[in-house]
Amino acid sequence: MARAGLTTERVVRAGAELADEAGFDAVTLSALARRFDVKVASLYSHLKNSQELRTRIALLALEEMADRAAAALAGRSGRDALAALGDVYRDYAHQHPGRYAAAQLRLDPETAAASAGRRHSEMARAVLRGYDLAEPDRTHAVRLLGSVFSGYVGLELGGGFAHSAPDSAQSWTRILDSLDALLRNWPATEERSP
Amino acid sequence: MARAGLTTERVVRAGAELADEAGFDAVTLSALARRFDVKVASLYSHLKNSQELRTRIALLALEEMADRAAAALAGRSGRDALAALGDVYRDYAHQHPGRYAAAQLRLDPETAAASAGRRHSEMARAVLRGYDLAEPDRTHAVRLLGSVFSGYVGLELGGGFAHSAPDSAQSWTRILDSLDALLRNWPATEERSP
DNA sequence: ACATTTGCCTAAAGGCTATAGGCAACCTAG
DNA sequence: CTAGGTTGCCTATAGCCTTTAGGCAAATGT
Repeated sequence: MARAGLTTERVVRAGAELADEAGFDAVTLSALARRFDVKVASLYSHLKNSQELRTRIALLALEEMADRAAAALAGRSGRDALAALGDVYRDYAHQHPGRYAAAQLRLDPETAAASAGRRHSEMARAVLRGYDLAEPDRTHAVRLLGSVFSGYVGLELGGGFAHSAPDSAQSWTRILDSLDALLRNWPATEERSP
Repeated sequence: MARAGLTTERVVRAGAELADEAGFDAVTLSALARRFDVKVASLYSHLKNSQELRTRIALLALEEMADRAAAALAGRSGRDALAALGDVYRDYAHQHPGRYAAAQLRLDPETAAASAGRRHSEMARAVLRGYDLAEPDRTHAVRLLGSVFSGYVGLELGGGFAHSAPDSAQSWTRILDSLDALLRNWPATEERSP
């Protein structure tokens, strides 16, 4: 009987494709076995269980996004860098919704530590080098950027802005503008409304 | 044989409790049937299918959050109102993580239209009455608030800020400060870095 | 060529969803 | 208070997904 030539790598990659085509929830070992025309049990030679498949897709997505982000940030600073980083996440989510959904999985601490997660926060910090922020505000700002990017993309993908004016792309641009303005003019502690 | 006294209402409420205790993914008709000491098939008299259960938990969460938000906004404006609204979402997510997760479900358009979703955007708009924003910037700002709130809470719940300084609560406060400052000083279109 | 490893198989069990059909508990009328 | 109808929960069944155990054959290397 001819062998299918499965490897963990190939299975994970097919899982990522399936996620983008049919949604992350449709990523099952059964569906993947059908795709490779193989019996389900065979996949267990390459993956511990279905959880490992999901986790590996998440790690793949995090790596891919980090690679894109690193490329996008090269040679940019200030608002350009900010927009480039935001666009990386937003574009990736539109192009690979299933992978992006995978990347939102909660990873256990050691897996997270070994993931590209660190690279992502390093890149947000790199963007902030173009602004004048000292610790701990720099960290607060990193968290703000992460929140806005993941929040906006999540709502947009969830259809939150779908059927109302103005266009989501316009809000995105304006929000990047406003974040740029905020970072250039970061409030000192205790500055509040009168 | 004594009857269990099931109703759609009670089943959904139990589902919400189960979600908070065991995670939204653990909300299955099987688990709920065990909780009521009833056979699974019996639940189908009260729910069309398991999707309806999940959707109803999401709608319940959206209502509860909207009710809390309405109460929190009464008599507040400016930064107070902004922080009150943000705290509603953040506190609710900490107190009811399963329900909050349910509220992130993508609802089909008609269900979404009948949900408390509209109330939420109305309340964000109400907060913005304390700031000087005209359309379309008001809508952009509503979307920004939604993004920051849902993004921050999502990352925090996902453990993103768990094991690093500074404390997540401090970042939250500073981020509310910075949003307040941004809204008070919303950039005119085309204002960008030199 | 033979022995070993490896890849994919069959078989089987357990869990969740879903549908169909039945009986008994409850409600309502007369 | 009992006859009838309705409703609530039941059993039975089937399909799909995950996971483990154990077996045969294809690939590998000596």
